[in-house]
Amino acid sequence: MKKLIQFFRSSNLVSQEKAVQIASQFFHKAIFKNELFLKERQISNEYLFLEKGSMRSFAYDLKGNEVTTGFYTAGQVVFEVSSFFNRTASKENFEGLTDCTGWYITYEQLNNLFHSIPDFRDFGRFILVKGFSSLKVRMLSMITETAVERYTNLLKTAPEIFQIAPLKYIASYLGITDTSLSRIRKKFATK
Amino acid sequence: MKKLIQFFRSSNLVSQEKAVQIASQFFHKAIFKNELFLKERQISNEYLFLEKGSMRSFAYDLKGNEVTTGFYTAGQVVFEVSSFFNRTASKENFEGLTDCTGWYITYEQLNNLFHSIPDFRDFGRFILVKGFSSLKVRMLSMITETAVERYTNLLKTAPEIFQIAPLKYIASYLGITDTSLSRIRKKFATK
DNA sequence: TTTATTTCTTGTCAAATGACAAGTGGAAAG
DNA sequence: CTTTCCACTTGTCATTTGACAAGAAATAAA
Repeated sequence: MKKLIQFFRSSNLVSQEKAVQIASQFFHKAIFKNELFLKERQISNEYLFLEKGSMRSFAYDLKGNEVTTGFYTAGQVVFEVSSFFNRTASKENFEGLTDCTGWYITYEQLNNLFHSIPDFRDFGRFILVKGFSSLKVRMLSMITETAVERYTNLLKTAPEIFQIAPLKYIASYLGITDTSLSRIRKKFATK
Repeated sequence: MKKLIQFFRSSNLVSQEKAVQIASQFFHKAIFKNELFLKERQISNEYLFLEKGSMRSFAYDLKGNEVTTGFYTAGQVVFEVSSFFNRTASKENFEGLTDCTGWYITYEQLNNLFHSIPDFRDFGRFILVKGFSSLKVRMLSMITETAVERYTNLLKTAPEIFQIAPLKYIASYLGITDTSLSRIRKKFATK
């Protein structure tokens, strides 16, 4: 609960008092390793603050290959934006990469909070915008950087992922095959 | 003005009456071909509904090469999400690809409207979420599809871009060089 | 332990793409 | 009209990456 309150405080948009009030609406939850938190075709209905552990989201391309679309580590919010806010079927799956714990509220509750607490509304927008910008950064990196550069960046910014995720998850996230990633990694080991 | 009102109505989140009220707060504006609507290092302060014409956004990579990050056609909203909402310097430039007209409000006005009209708040979120999901789709396409597939998709979904944008803009948007795009295009002409 | 399964590595070859350079055509500027 | 500039094309060659297959190593299941 402490971490959840801290999370709301971190942006400076929500007072201590309000943060406590908001946090009290959240439910605690465990997600086990390999457990699906959200299945495709379902509606994302839980706005989850990840307290401990790591998760990933993935989708399938036209040939049926799995593609990892995102990694989530402790302190981040986990939900499928479009499905959650538009109440439409999710095209992505979300699962635990490790055993996880977190705090969640439902779509309805979240909207009630947004409605009654203007500061929390700003916080919600802040989170949405943050997710949007990181995706823009990732997109630009996909266009302008080589696979090797994207690999080293991820290694710097999210080294914990490399401890827990199999190589093929990381490879598809970076937009390359696991074979290529294995070779990139080898080059690095010799340097 | 009509198109602006229609735009608010299109989502079904805002009543006709409210749409008219909201639209009355917008200012009309012209952006000429090659004119910068937003320069990098500035704060994006205009939330612009593009009524006529097309625009693009672009940034520079580490080697100083220009990269087109987005195309915008009539009926879309144009602003830099992160800069606008976080009041931080934009890393992107926005310019007219053709002569354009549009309607805008400032950050402050937009927030006032969000504050006073809950339905418009929902509309604002709807727009944000829409932009987010299209970027997710584009990201997935960048990972799973070949350059040829991305080219044909863009040709289908935004053919007007090909009439007005030089090939190098489209190439960097697709994540390839203009040389490669020229060759891809050639292959198509023969088919 | 033994077996099965998954993960990762490595080899070979083909295809896609980039880097660089030269050349064409058209539009704009002088 | 001539010159300059820009957009685009084309050629050559090197590099990256993918596809496919085989095998090693680690992990899970029997």
